[in-house]
Amino acid sequence: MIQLAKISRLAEKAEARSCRRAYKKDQLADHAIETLKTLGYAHTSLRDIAEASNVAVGTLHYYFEDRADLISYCVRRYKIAFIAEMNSILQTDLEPERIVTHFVHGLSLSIRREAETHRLWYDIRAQGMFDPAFMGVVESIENDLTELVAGLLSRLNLPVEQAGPVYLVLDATFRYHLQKHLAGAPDAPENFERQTLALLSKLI
Amino acid sequence: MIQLAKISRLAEKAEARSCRRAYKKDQLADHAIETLKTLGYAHTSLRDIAEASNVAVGTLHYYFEDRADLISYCVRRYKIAFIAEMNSILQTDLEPERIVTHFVHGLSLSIRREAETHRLWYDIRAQGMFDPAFMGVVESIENDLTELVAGLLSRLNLPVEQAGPVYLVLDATFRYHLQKHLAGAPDAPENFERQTLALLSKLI
DNA sequence: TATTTTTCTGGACATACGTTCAGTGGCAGT
DNA sequence: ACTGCCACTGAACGTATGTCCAGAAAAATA
Repeated sequence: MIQLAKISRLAEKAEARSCRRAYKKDQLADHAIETLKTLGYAHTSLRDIAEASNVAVGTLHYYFEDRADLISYCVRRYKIAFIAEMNSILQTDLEPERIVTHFVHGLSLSIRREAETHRLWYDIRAQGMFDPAFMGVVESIENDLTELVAGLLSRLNLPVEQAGPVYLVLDATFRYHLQKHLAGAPDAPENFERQTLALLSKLI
Repeated sequence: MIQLAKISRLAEKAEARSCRRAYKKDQLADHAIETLKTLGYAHTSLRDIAEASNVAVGTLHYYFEDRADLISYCVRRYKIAFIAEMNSILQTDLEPERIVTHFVHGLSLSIRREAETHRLWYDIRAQGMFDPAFMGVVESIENDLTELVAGLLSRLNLPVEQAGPVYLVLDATFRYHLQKHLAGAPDAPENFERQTLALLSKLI
């Protein structure tokens, strides 16, 4: 009995420790994202990230396997947060007609507000075509995004099988107008909304 | 009169020289593309390219401004060749119904045969979101691709204004199945054809 | 308080990078 | 034979890179 209590206390401590570790890891990842989203995959060094995080280079290797592991973790983290944010839009109980414009508007806002972060995704996704270390992350995130779209479709009482192609269409217009926005086009977000809604109305 | 002849002879020589120079430049670019398509933008150094071309590093700077100039030139070169190839498909005088399946089949073949080259495009396109040095190339190539699609639409007696969205749809499915193909999926090219034709039939 | 464990440091290592430039070889014109 | 131009070399420069590691600092445990 006493031993059981001891063991459970030890387990508790171990959990608390790994929790603190996870917290610090996420903190480092957030700083890394800040650096990655401004410099991109190719030009971000571990020293850049360490400087932004106010830690030594060695610390990064204490929390992450290597550069690829760190960057994979960052992309996964920010993208999961984005998907959660989008999913919360689907939770609002609007009539089906409004929900799609609301959803597309949410994407449009995200172009405006998080443009620099989103380009990191497209950077890593391209990287995944070369480096097997990123293939897994890319595939898993893209599956999550397709599931997000499936959630939108089921919210509209539409067949979920169309999620794949609809995701591709949303991704294409999103990427294109994100690019225009980053190039300085002021009307990119509104053009995105118009073009996307026009395309969706033909598809579904 | 004699002076005029001399001048024209000089001009002739100068032209021949700049022609040889352009030829050698393209030769270097072709070797560079070979390297870039296997290593990607981030991990291709000028020394890799020089080695593949059997020239010294300095030679590359003799023909190109800097790394960004060389890579821009490469992407533009290969993409223009690809667009010309696709345009030649549009020249065949098939009935409008066949031409679109023929076109999509051409894209599918290109996934199979030139997968490694195509991923370079997506790599540089992502890079263009960070580095202004690539924004111009990306925009110009993307305009050419939209024009290619406009050619397809006009071949089908369809309004050319739809070229923008149709390009985006083609690009999205092409990129997605190219990615699957590179990840080892054997049925990616045929899936690309099926999904793309299904999407196009709803759009046009 | 003493000891053990975890967290973090920052310098060392080997290698790689883009770019420059003095200099070499060859070829055309005179 | 001499000159001037062009194509090209490859060493050198300064800086940057990912990774490793002996050891310091801090925190947890006893």
